[in-house]
Amino acid sequence: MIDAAGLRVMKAISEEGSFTAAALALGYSQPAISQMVRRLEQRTGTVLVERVGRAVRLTEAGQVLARHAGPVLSALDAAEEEVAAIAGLRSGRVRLMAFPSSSATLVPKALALVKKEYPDIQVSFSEAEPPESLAALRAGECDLAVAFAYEGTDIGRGEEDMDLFVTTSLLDDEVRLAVPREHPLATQDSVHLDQLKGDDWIAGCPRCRGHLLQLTADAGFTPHVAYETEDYVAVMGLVAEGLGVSLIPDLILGTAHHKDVVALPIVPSSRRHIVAVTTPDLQRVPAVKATIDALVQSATQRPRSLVTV
Amino acid sequence: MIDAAGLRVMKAISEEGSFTAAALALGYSQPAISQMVRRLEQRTGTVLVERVGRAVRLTEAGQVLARHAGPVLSALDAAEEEVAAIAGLRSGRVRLMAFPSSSATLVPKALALVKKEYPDIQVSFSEAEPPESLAALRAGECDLAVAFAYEGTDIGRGEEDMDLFVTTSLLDDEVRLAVPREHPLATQDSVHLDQLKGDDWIAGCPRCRGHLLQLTADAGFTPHVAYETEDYVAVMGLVAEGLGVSLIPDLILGTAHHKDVVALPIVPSSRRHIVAVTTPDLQRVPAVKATIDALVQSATQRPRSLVTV
DNA sequence: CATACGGATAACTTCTTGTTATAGTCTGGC
DNA sequence: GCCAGACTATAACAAGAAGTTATCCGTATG
Repeated sequence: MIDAAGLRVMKAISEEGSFTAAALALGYSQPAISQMVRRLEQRTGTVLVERVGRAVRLTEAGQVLARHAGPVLSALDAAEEEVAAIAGLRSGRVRLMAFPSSSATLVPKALALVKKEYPDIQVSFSEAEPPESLAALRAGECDLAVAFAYEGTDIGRGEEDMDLFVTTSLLDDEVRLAVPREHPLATQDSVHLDQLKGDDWIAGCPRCRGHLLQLTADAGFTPHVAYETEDYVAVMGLVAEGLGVSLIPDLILGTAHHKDVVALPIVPSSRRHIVAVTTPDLQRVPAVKATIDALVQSATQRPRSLVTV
Repeated sequence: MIDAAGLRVMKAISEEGSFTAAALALGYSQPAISQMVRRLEQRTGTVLVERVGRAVRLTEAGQVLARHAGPVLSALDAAEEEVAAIAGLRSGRVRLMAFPSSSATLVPKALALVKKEYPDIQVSFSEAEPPESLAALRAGECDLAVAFAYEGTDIGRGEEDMDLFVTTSLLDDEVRLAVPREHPLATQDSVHLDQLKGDDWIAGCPRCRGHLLQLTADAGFTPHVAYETEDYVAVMGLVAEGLGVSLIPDLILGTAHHKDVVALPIVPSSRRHIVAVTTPDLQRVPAVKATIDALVQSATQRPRSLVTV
């Protein structure tokens, strides 16, 4: 019934002392104010201004409205400013989820970039494997996920409807074979997986394991999985001790490097595609967009792995 | 830019969880909500809701708006309620000014009536002679004046532009002649003023004195004014002691009666017209209107003076 | 007493805000 | 796996709100 515009007008009349001055102050024409007041008086069923001679004076009811105008208008302004801050990247929160091996360099670098560029954007971060992060994204518990897909497979394992999401390519991560320095193949430039059908294997997360089984199946054998761990540092340790070999993504070699482990390119090569995933709506949120941009930048600036091809 | 309606919609979406439910809650159609949100998003330049599957979820910016909605809307409601209270006579203030002799019975009775009928209406009251009360009315320092005019004269002494005001007749007050009980004319049913050209006179307020001079001039003489006082009790005392005679309005005889004073009708009779005066705008203010009504009622219910014709 | 200032009104335009009808899309049950 | 139900988006349209300009009228002021 009563709206903010009405209050603004009453306040202006109260402060300026005349319709004309109020109109000037608000950038309206004088009749606009006159009609506005009349409408308000009709709606409230009360006299709001006293027309005395050529001056106007607020009645008690009019004063009530003018008095309430301040708080209401400043609350509206506050809301507007808060939203504008979010729109203008002066504020905002991004809940990011990324799979573990991305959190070594890719994500921290991106977070640093965001913080440098937009100090007031809060990016919270938690680790999660792609299936979980996508579920969180779908459930509204996260705004942005860093996920990966092995070549030829879908990110969401096919179960998730990926058409709900939008993805931004970050980088292609080559999958290598980690062998101990003393391994017979360690000196080769590259290996075929069928050269390792007799070795013990170390498997990682469920999807990595799935990928391993896929590649070895393509190579014509089933690997003997001797150890399982999702911790790449542990994998490197196991490999270094000669307890097995493992597929290992190029990406983590920068941080989980081990002097007694050699990471060989495999033939045929296999890659995993690392992407930022979000929803079409959230991608238009400035803070989310800025974080994606930072991830892209972080991915392109990232030095290639220490063990280059 | 952002208005209360927008906030209300965002709040409803937040609470109801869907556009349709929000529309139902607010009594709108579903497309109305959909369009409202789109408009808000255009204006703020930000995504406010996340359309995920068949559900919607507020983004951070959307939550900001929904969060601000509560305070703003309740402040608006409070303003509306306050105005409604004034319109509905559950609240309100009337600043009343009345001339001294009216404050004896007419005004107190009216105030009591208002208080009984509308306990929450605050009627403040101060005494003032008509010229001052009308000036106060014009200056916005008072809402309602009880004034009087002698027959054949204007209320505002002619200087004031009475067309700015509206008047409501309260009662006709007959002007009598107060003489001591021992006065030679005290036993007559009525007197001509020229029978008193030799007496000493007591004059009251400036306007009363003007009236006295007018009446005596009409009767063909100039009175010898021996005393002046605006206090009718003093007038009665002076008359009772035989120090002079005085014109005295019927109205005050109810309170300032004196056993040694006789109030005689005069011929030709003279009356003063007692009216409630306010501005056209203020007359439409419920509390003012109620007070005027109470004054009218008080005037009609008032017992005629103790000394009836 | 004339002029300028301020408010009310009329007529008109435009924008906002709502409606209904309808299409598209996701979810969940059979 | 498909179909029904539920929800949102869009189009087309109607009504009303709100603003403009032009003009009139009253009042104060020199």
